[in-house]
Amino acid sequence: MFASIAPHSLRGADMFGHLDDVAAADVLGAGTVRPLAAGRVVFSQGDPGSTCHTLLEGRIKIVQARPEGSQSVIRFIGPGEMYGTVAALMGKPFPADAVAVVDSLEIYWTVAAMRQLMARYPEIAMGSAASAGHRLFELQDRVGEMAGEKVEQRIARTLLRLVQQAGRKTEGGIEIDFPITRQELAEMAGSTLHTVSRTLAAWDERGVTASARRRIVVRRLDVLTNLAEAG
Amino acid sequence: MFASIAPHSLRGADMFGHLDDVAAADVLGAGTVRPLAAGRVVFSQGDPGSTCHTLLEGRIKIVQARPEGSQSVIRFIGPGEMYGTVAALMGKPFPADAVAVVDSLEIYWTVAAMRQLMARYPEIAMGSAASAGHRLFELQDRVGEMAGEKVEQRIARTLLRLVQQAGRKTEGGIEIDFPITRQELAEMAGSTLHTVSRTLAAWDERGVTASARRRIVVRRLDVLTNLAEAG
DNA sequence: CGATCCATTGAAGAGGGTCAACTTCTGTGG
DNA sequence: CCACAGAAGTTGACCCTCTTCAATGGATCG
Repeated sequence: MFASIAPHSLRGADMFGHLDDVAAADVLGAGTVRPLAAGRVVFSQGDPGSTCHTLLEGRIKIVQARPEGSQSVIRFIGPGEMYGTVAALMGKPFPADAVAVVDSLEIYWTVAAMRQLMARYPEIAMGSAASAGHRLFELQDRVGEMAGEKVEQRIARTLLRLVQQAGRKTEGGIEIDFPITRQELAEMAGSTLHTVSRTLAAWDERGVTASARRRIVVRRLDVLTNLAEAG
Repeated sequence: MFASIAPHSLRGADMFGHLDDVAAADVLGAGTVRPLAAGRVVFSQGDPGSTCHTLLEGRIKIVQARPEGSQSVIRFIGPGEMYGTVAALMGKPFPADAVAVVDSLEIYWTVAAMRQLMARYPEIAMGSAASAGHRLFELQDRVGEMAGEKVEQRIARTLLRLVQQAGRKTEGGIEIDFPITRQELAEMAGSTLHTVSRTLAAWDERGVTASARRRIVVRRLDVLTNLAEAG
């Protein structure tokens, strides 16, 4: 069952998309596929980075905890995306926790195995370098945004980013295709769940969004984009 | 004169440190060395990323402008560091401006030339990947910090980061070895020059720092570290 | 059908941004 | 060498946006 699901999902991944059948089977065989129940911690901040992961199905969040107790959600991982890989390849401890937000399926490799795969199939190395590059750009933007913008603007941007990464068209608008709490949105935008709650309530009022428990639909992407750009 | 300075500086760079003399000369010959007067814009946000740069001497700041006019300093570049390279290799426009903060000396290559060099000397590719990885981690930390911490804490962290990147031991403490304004510090920490001015004044009072016009000396690294960690 | 998780809403207070006026320093040109 | 312009920094007062604190109300699940 996994054997039939996994190769398919692997093909969806940027780094594995160009591999032929034989290569894909090779890559798959070198790793371990495993299901992750919602809430399951895949790895923890500070753990030695000794494994490289790719999500096949579901959704994972990468969360950084601060000493005082507050935490921030660095990013959400969707199917086909790698995580933990940069730390592992650099021989560094994982800089954040990885937690499954819904029941998920992942494949992981030891660093050693991943190195061999990268040597054998350079497109994997290329692909993961490119994805790291994209993340670098995205983070750079976020730093700039968090520095200068007001809360509503930051929440709008965060939501837009989620739409792009996990938006699913429905009647009525674009829905974030996994359950997300006000708290998590706040931890991404650098605010509090209270302010996020109030902000979403106001947007719902104006018809920009339609939010419910752990669920957000963007109804007016144009208005939201506006909110993100002009505070 | 440049010919004598540049190879030496190149050796200081992480990516070029392991090259032998012949290779270093090759790398050097493939690029162009040029001086940059203070204030000179090396490349601008939005320019097609068609060149890879390495700083040989001086200091460069990478600045991202927001549409409304505010801007944030993403990072400062010191001798031996590459910049513009990730964008160039990915064929993307530069995501920020690069501006010389003091008279500087750089070497740059066309992307094509850099690709050839990387193919010929894989350690250059390795080194630049490693440096991108470090930046990824640093930015991740910064996002987490900016999300949860108070202004004084963020300013302390920013200063600590500068100490690490550009600290020079002097009698009396560790000095940031290039001129930096309150404004720039504010643009890094995500605050205003007013608040930074007040904060530094308070720290000077307490003997934690000794600041003057465009000049900051950290006298009590331990206290500053404390301020950064416990708000 | 409790227990827990998630969300809402109100009220209060402060941190720090904004506005404004003034000072000091640097360097340039007459 | 002095004067002046511009850049950098200081400081006070105000006020607004968010966080913080607190209490309550619905969902969801075992």
